[in-house]
Amino acid sequence: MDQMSLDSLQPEYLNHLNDAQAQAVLHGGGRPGRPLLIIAGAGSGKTNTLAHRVAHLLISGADPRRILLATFSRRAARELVGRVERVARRVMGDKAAILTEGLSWTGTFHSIGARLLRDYAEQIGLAPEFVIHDREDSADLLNLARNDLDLSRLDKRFPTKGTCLAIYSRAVNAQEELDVVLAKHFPWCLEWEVELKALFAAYVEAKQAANILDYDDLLLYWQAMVEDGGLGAEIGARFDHVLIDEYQDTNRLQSAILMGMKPTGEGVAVVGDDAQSIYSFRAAEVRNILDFPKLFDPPARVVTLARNYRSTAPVLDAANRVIGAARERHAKELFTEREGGAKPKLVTVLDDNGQADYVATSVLEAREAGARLKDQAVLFRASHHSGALEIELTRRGIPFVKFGGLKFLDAAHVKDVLAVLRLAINPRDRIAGFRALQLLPGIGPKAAAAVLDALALSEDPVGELEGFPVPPRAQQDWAGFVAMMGELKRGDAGWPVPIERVRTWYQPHLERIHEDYETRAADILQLESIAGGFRGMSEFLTELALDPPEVTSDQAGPALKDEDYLILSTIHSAKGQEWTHVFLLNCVDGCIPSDLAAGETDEIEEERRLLYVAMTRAKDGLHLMVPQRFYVHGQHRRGDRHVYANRTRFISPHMLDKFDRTSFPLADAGGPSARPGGARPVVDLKAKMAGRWK
DNA sequence: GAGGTAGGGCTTTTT
DNA sequence: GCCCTACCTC
Repeated sequence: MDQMSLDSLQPEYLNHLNDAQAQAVLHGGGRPGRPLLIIAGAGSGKTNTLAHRVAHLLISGADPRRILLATFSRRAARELVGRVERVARRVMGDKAAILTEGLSWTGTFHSIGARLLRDYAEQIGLAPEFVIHDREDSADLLNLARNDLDLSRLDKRFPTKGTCLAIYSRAVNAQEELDVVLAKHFPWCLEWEVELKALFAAYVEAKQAANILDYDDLLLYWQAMVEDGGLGAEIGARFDHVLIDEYQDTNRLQSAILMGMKPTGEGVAVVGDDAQSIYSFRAAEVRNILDFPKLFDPPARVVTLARNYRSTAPVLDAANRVIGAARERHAKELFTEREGGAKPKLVTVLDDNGQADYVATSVLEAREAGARLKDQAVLFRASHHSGALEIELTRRGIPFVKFGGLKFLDAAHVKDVLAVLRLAINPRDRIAGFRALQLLPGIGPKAAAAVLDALALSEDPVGELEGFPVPPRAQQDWAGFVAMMGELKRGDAGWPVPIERVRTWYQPHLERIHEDYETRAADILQLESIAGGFRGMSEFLTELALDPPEVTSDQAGPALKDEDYLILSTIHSAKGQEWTHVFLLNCVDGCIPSDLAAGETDEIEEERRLLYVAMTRAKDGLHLMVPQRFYVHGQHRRGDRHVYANRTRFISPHMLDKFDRTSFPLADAGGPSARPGGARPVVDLKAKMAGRWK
C-alpha cells in the first residue's frame, strides 16, 4: 500500500502513526484476517501500536468479549487496556469505556488459562474451585513428596526442592522429555533421573488429590484442552481475534495453545522483538517468534517497526552496537530522529560503595536540573546488586521503590495468614494445612500430618477438627482455632471480614514467634487492605497467586505512593518501560553476563540481549557503572578480600568510541576512596557491613 | 514428638 | 542473609 492510498483510507485518529505502525493497525481491515507478526524494536511505539490495533478493531465493530489479549504481566495488561480506552474515546466518547470494559479476556496467559479452566472444569474432570499454587507452594508440595519417597535421606545429596521444581517446570513448559532436559540444563542431576521421575509422578498425584494447580498446570491443562479436536475448535471459536504481546518470551506450551485454538492463524496477531528475548530460563523459546511466519501457508504477514521514538541518537548507537554482535535475529537496525544528546557514560568506580555514591550524587544532580526522581531508574541484573545503593539512598533520604526480587508474599507472616485462609477454603490443601497447624504451640510436623490425614478422609472438616485428639500442650489454643475455622467455613460474614478474623487470631502467635512483630503486623494490615479490593476470598487468593504485589513494605510502602521516588528494578522487571535517565549497575563480567550463565552460548547470547534491553530503556541519559573490585562473600565481617572485575565482554574495545569514559571520584580528588564532603560518619560502616548481606 | 540451637552450604532473572 | 539438617533438651 503506498502512502497516498493509506492516507485516504486511514481514519483521522490514526494520523499520527507512522507508516509501518498504521499498516500493523489496519491489517485485516478490522476483521479477522491472515496472521500477522509485528516485529517491534525497542522504543518503537509497540504498546501504542497494539493499543491502536485493538481500538481499531473495536471501532470497526468487533465484539470486545471475543477478543483475547495476552500480555506478559498484569501490569502490561492494565497499561494496554487504559491506552485502548484513550484511543477509542477520541472517536466514540464515553461509549469507549463500555467497550473496553468488555475486554474481559485480557491478562497473562496464566490468568486467562485459569479463567478458561474454571469455565470448562467439569468437561475435563477438574473441580472448578481448584486452588492455584505459586512457586513457593509448589516447591513445598514437591518437598513433601520428596520426604514421602525418602529421597532426602540418601547418602548422596539429592537436588533441592527448588532445583527439582525448576527441572519439572522446564520439562513441562518446553515440552521436552526429562532426560533431554537433564542433559541440556541440569547435567549434574542426570544420575537422579529415575528418582526424579518417581518424584514428579508423586507430585502430580498429590496436586490432583488436593485439587491444586500450579503455574505450569494452568498452561498444561489449557494446552491439553485445546489439543482435543472438539474442545480446541470450540474454545478457538469463542475468539475472533487473538493478540499476543511479548511473543519472544512465550514458550512451546504457549505456542501450542495458540495453534490449538487457531490452527489457521486467522485473526491472530503476535507482537514482539527477538532482540529482547530474556526469559529462556523460564523455557521461553526465541524460535517461536523467529519461525512464526512459516507456521502458516501462506506465511504470516510481517510488519517491522524500526523507528525508535525513545532514545537519543548516541544512546541508540551504542545499544545498536551491542546487539549488533548477536548471532541470530530478525534483521533490523533501529533509527531515531532524536539527534543530539550525550554519549552513554561508562563510569569506572572503585567498588560497590563508590557506585552507590556516584548514582546517588548523579540522581540528585539530575533532579536539580529538573528531572523528577520518577523519571530516573537504577537497573541491575540480580536483585541483591542494589544492596549498597539502598543503604546510601536511605542515608541521603532519597525515597525509592524496588521492583523485582523478593516479594511481599514471601514473608513468613504473610504466608501464615494466607495458609489459614487457604486451609479454610480447601481442607485438603496439605501445604497450607501443614503451615497453619504448626502455628499452634505444641503442634509440630507429626501432629499436623495426623490432623491433615484425618481431614483428607472427612466429609465434615470442622467437625473432624472439633473432636480431634491433639497433643495436651496444644489443647489450650485448639478450641480457638477450631472456632475460627468454623466461622471461616460457614462464610456468613462478608469479605473481607474473614481475613480480619484471621489477623486477630494470628496476632498473639505473631508476637510469640517473631521479635519484630510490630513491622510484621503492619504487613498483615496491608494485606488486609489489598484484600478489600477483591470480591471474595477465592478471587483474592487466585489473583494474589497470579499477580503478587511487587513492592515490599519495609521500603517505601503505600504511604509514599503519590510522592516522588526513584525506581530500582531488575532488568527483567524493567521490560517495556522507559526513563529519562537510566543507571545500570555492575556492568562487569560475572554480573552481566552472570557467572551462573557463563556456560552455553545460548545463555551468553541471552545475557547480551539483557544488556541491550537495559540500555534501550534510557531516553536521554545512560550511565553504565563499572566497579573495579568486589568483596568476596563468606569471609570475616571486616574482611577485605576482594576480586578484580572486568568491564562486561559485551562492550568490546571496538565499541568504546560510542561511550564517554570517566571515573568517579575523579583521580585528582585525593585518592581512590576520597568522598566529597569529607569523611563519612562512623555509623556508615555498620550500614556497609549489613548491606553486604542484603 | 516438639521445639530450640548450631553449623554448613548456598545465593539470577518470574508468571 | 536464607535454608536445611543434625543434635540436644524437655
